[in-house]
Order: sequence, then structure tokens, then C-alpha cells
Amino acid sequence: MTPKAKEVYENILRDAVSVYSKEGLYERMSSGARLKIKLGADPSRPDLHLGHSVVLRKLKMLQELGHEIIFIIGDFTGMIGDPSGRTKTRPPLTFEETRENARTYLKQVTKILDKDKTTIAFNSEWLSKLMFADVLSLAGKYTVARILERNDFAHRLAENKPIGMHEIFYPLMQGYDSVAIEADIEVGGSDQTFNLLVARELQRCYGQPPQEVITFPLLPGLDGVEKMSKSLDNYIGFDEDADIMFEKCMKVPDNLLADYFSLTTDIEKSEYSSLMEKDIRKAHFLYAGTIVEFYHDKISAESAKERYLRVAGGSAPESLDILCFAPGTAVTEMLVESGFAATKSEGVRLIKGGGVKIDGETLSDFKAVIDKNGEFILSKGKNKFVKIKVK
RNA sequence: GGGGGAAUUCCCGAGUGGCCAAAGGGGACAGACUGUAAAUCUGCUGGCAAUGCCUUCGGUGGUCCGAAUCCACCUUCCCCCA
Repeated sequence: MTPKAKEVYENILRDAVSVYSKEGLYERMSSGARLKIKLGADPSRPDLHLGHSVVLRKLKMLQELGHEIIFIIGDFTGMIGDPSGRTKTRPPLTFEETRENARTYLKQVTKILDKDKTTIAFNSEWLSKLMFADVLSLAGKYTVARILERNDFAHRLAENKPIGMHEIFYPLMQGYDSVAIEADIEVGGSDQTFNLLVARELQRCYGQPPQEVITFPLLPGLDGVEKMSKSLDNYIGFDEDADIMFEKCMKVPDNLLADYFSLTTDIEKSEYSSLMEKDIRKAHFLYAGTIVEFYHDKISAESAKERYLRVAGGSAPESLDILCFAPGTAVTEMLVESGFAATKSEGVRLIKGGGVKIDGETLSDFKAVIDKNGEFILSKGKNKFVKIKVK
């Protein structure tokens, strides 16, 4: 193994939750061959966040060794749609949507990976061609008991929640993807362990050497409880505005900051841990600056920091969106227009609760109407501002 | 195939004829305190032309002066038996 490869190998071993198997991985990485490394992507949620970056950053290292990164877009399952009413009925994606989402996906992924060395594949390419007999033969390679071992299923079974027949095929379908592309290595979050291991067995059944499986820790979300996910709104997205990204980074719970540093940045442990001990707030600034600089650039990071400090100091940021209204407009309506409140009733509640300020003065009259021409700054809470022009 | 149960607001869950826009908790949002943190305390949580009016308790139709609550049918889910 080359020294560079050895370094990557050791880095992976250090940060992975588990590797199946270490020996296999070592052998493949020593072989000198260009390896096919698989990562599954969910086309129904193309917005990537820092949670995804954990795995992507490791892929980047493998990519730099010359290996081929293959993203499998699960468009086949996406187009069928998941009818089990666990969380309403998820509307099936159309063909166009899966392609559009794949584009979005690739665009975000290449903030970390090298675009030219990254391949995208759609699993409908092979899954849609399987005949019923093929599906049965595939199903015959696994047992119900083993499928039900999976935590998800075991849980739902125990709680008398429904499990759709098609759902038990998901692990098989994902596994079949590995067979179809003859994957050498598959990486994923530790929550994917089961699926990734199923692929190993299926590959054996189809006469292929089983892929090496590497799982990485899940990044906890900003709420400090659940894993980072868009639907829980506890995420920091790749595509967020610099200002928002900075704010969110500053809100990473103190007790998780070390995890965020180690999982999402290249900063050495010695550096961040001593800073965290000395001055936790400074450590947050270092983290926020690093992340914003990586996903945007240095200038954005600096202006985001300035903005943050200004707002934290109690003043309004320098640059603001501007909304225009005719004289006689109610403040509640302005709140709705600016997106600070979903409805006027919510606006009324906000004002009653003392959450709305005009030029820094708390507004107490929820029926307030602005009928003089001029400009002022309308704010909600501590960090939502908009400039209002009345004329 | 037979029998029994369930569906409530963002989520969990109470409510079994008028006192119900619907208890309680969670979450979200806002206020105090802070580091735009955590913890804690407080408020708030359907909409609107707002001391009133309108829409909401799986769907459709009915009974009744009046239905989340009763009846019929439908849909979905769970449990037990086969």
C-alpha cells in the first residue's frame, strides 16, 4: 500500500463506526486497482446538509487516491412511492423530478467531491428490467427472520405498526444495486449498516466478492437530540446563505461542538479542544467561520461574522431586504408579507407577546397601522429584520 | 374467511349530545435571564373585516333545536381466531 493510501486507510479506521471487514478493505486498497465505491442517494430529498458531509469528506479522500465514486440515485423506489401511510402518503416522484433532483444532488455533492471523478447512476436502469421471476429469485436469497432483525422493522412490529410488503424489499433492492455495479466498497451512515450488509450477502449469492462496508457516525442535529435531518429542521444545509449558516453554526449545542469539529472539519483536535476549554464562544466562532468559508468563501464568512456580532449586540444588520407598503397598512399585514408570521392572527399574537419591534422599540398595539410615509426597521424576535418603506 | 378495537388540531393524547376552537404533554414561536448557548421561569399555539363570525375531530350521508360525541355506509390501521 502506498503511504498516502495507508494514511487514508488509518484515517477511515479511526473515524468509522465500523468496517466490514478491515482486512478486506486493506487488501483492496493495497491491490492498486481502481475501486468502485458506492454511495446511495435518496432522490426525494436532494438537499444535503452537514450530516451528509461526514461521509462525503471520507469519500473525497478515497477519490483523491484515484478510486471511482458512484452515486446511486434511488429513482426506482422514488417513482413507485412509498404507500405505507407512516407519514402521510409520500407522493411518488415523476421521472423528471428524479432527474432534476439528481442534478441538484450532484451540484451540492461537488462542493466536496471532484465533479469529473464522480459517476451518477440511476437504479431504475437495472431494477426496472427485472422480471417477476428475477424478483422472486432475489427474494429467495434472504429470509423473513433476517429482514425483521432490522431495528426499524423490529420496532414497528413490536409497536403494532404496519410494515408494507414492499418495504421488506428495500434492503434487497439496495443490495441489488451493489450487485449491478459490482461495488468494491460501500459507505454510509451507521443507520444504514443493515442494508449495506445485506448487499454483501447478495453479492456472494451472485458470485461476486462481497463489498467492504464502512459506516460513519451520524451527526446529531442542532436540537442536540435527533440525528441531523431536514424534516426535523435541525440541519445546516450546504446551500444555505452565509449569514444563516453562520448563525446556525453558532447555535450548535456546546456539548456537541467537539463532534461537529471532528466530523465536519479538518481542524485538529488539539486546536479545538483547548480553545473550547478556554473560551467556548471563541470556539463557536472558529467553527462557524471555518464552515462558512468552506461552503462559501472567506469574504462571506467575514461579513456573516460581522452581521452576527451586530445583531448579537442588539442592532439591526446593515444590509436588509426592503418591503414597500402603501400608507395605512397594518403592521400585522407587514408581518405576514415579510414572512415573520404565517397569518395575521399569528402576527397579533407575536405583537401581544412583545416579539415585534419597530426601530428597536417594542410595539404594544396589535392593531397598529402605519400611515406616515417613511422608512423603518421591523424586527421579530432577536434575529429577524426587514426594512419597511411606506409611500 | 370469522370476531373485536381504533382514526381528534404540527406530534402524542383527553373528550362519548350543548359549558368544545376542543384538557394535558411534547415541539414550534415569543418574553425574562444569557453567549442570538444550555438549564429555568412566563406567555402563546385554527382563521378572519375580531367583544362577533367562519372552518376543523378519517370520508360520505343521516337523526336531532343542537354532533368530535348517536346511526348507516365507506376508507385505512391494529389485535385475536382460522
